[in-house]
Amino acid sequence: MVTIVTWNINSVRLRLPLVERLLHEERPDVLCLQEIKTIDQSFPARALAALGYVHQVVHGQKGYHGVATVSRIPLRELSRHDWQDNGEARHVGVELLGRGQGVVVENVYVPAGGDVPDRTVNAKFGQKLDFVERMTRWAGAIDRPTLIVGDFNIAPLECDVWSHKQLLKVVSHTPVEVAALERFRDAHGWSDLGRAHILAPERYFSWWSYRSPDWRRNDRGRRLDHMWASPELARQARGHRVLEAARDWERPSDHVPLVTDFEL
DNA sequence: ATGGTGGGTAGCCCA
Repeated sequence: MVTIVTWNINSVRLRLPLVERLLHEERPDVLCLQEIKTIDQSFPARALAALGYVHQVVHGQKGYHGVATVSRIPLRELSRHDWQDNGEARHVGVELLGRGQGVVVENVYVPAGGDVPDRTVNAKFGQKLDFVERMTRWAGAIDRPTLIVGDFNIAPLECDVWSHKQLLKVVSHTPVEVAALERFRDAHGWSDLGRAHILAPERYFSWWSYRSPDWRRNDRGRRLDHMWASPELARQARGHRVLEAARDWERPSDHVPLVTDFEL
């Protein structure tokens, strides 16, 4: 079995103790982090290596964004795509070399897209749509067993948000974003592992805003984080969990980790 | 209709 986790950590340096706790408790083979918010040189490489995660690929950036994939399984970096062509660190792709040999793990941080869901008045929204479209074009040409994980900043289904009606015009749940994600899915028959295991219409959230008080009671969540597998790899997925409890850890990220086990 | 909180980092940007 190979266990893979994705987690938007919202500063890996500030929340290193939470990452260590996750690695102790879950012992995943591979951990994909987004929003590490640090340059490569300040990534806590030693601390994670001390827990056995000696294989590390870091694509950092000063202050913003940044992704990293750390692993107990040997891996090699394959690619760093810049789908906005603006230098932001939002993707890194690796190939597993030990167990699960040949499987590709793509770690993605889709732009949030700003506040107004209209590209004529909000350039960030257009950049988000363009990012997903270019990623879709790339994802349609993939010819190896591949897992694409990360913070997609899109909650496609009604049961992926706390109120479909109230969020229809809120960036992350607008019909134009949902349509873009559907085109991504259809480009290669990508399988939504989260929804393959937690079936609609069951509630499934991975993010609760810091601005909404009492996240557990009010539960104003959204499913922004995803794990998508190519068809052959999807058939090898055996279990999937959302670690909601991590939203209550001390000084939490606003996102929680997603875990999938694969029989590889 | 609005503002609410949090992180990085130096007067704001971004989520």
